Amino acid sequence: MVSKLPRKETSRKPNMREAILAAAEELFSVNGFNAVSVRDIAQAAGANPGSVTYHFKTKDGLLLEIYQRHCAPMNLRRSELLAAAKRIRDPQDRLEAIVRAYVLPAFSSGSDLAGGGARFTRLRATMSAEGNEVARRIIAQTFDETSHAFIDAICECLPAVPRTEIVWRSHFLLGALYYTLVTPERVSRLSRGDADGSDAGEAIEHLVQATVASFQAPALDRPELARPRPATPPKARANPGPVVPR
Amino acid sequence: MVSKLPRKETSRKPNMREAILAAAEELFSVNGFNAVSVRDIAQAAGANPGSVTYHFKTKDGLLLEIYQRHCAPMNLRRSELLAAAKRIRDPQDRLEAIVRAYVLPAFSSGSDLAGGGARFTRLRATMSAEGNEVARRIIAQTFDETSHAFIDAICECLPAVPRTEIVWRSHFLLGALYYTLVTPERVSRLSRGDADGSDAGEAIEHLVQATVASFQAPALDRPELARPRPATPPKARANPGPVVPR
DNA sequence: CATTTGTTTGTACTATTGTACAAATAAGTC
DNA sequence: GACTTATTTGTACAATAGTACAAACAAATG
Repeated sequence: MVSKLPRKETSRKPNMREAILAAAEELFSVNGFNAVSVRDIAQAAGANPGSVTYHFKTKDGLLLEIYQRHCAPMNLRRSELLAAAKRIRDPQDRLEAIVRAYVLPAFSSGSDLAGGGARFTRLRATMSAEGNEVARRIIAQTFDETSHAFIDAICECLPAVPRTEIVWRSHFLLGALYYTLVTPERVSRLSRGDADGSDAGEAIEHLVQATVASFQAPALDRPELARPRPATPPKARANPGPVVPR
Repeated sequence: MVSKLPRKETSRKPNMREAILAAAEELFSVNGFNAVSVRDIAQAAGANPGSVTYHFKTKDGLLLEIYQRHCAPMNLRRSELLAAAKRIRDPQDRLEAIVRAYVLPAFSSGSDLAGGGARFTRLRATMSAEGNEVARRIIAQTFDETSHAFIDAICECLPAVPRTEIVWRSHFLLGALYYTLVTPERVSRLSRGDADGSDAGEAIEHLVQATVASFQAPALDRPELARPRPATPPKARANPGPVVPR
């Protein structure tokens, strides 16, 4: 990654810039952007506050750099996996492979290696919830393209399901993914110890299985699929309960 | 809306306390806890900064009050809907009604009325992502009980699916729910306008349908269901791709 | 060696933060 | 009316925020 090869791999200069990035990534992903001060980051990285300013100019610049560091490699990884998945003949198997290709890089825990990684995904989740402006811009730019590619690939597996439906369901997938990375301990708690929310392997398998099933469900049989919707509220089959709010 | 009927419907004293709560709820849910200052809240509520301190003592106290204002009514509403759903005979229909009972109060948009409401749910999502300590304490206390009730009810509909599996899938449901409230515009964007992520009715229907399908999926057919897992990686049926990370 | 370049340190500045508190005002009670 | 209580205002304070910048230091090149 670093352009010019370092003269000797001395331990005395462990690349402060990298340490700051790693510390910031960790702190941001756990506490959010605003709760973490530049001084917190510097301390966690064993650096001087001024050093952060030197390398990244501003706090926003630091966040930006974290994104730019991860986005390209992660999307590349996803594309590779997606391409491999698309080569599978059987639509059923292909669908599962596609979902796996989407989920896997998001969970991979390469410390700071190019595969994306759970920490970065968690950071994205947190920034998304905080409504971070820097993050919002980058996400729409960088991820929508990949998202569309996955949606298209899934659509091909499920010709009966309209694209809009796939969009919704893959949106749910991303939400589930994010939330699992943000609050893994909740799974452990609610399962009374039978599951470990922090176990990436476990989470991936359950998530893939559940998501594939949701994708394969028949589309909403409401005649008003698209935007203009009639006044009749969607009638739940056997639920006499209250009507949709608003 | 205002609880105690005001002496005369003068516009001069519109219950400042309530206005502050509403403003804080809105601001927190959109920007997170840390990005919003007490002064921001006061200004949005048309109040004086000191007034916030007077009513809620601290900023944490304000957040606490928001939770306490909503938790009880919302869980009550959920319990009612759950009880009604459980009376449905057919397991298939019952499952859908249960899921709907879980989802509906979270989306209801009663301005600040007792039904819970999308704004409060969004706030919970944001606090959860930020790792807010005040929120974390209340959530584990207040919501786990309801969550267990729902999980149990779902288990009864699906005797073939182990409880752990249900826990995972309902966790995914909550994540999807949260994310849809946090980033509704993403759905609109990715669907190229065919769907409206901010339309609660639309979101609920898609979410319920997808979730019910995911619940009905057969459990992972891995012999190592519980915690101790052997070394053999879970073999995806047709995916020759990379093994589970870490 | 001297010089240049890149990095780290220390400190300082201004803005904003949460909170405290006294004074002012409104509301309610007798 | 006078008196008490509740609320709102205005201002102040200490702490912390992000950032700027000069000095110190390190490394490499000539």
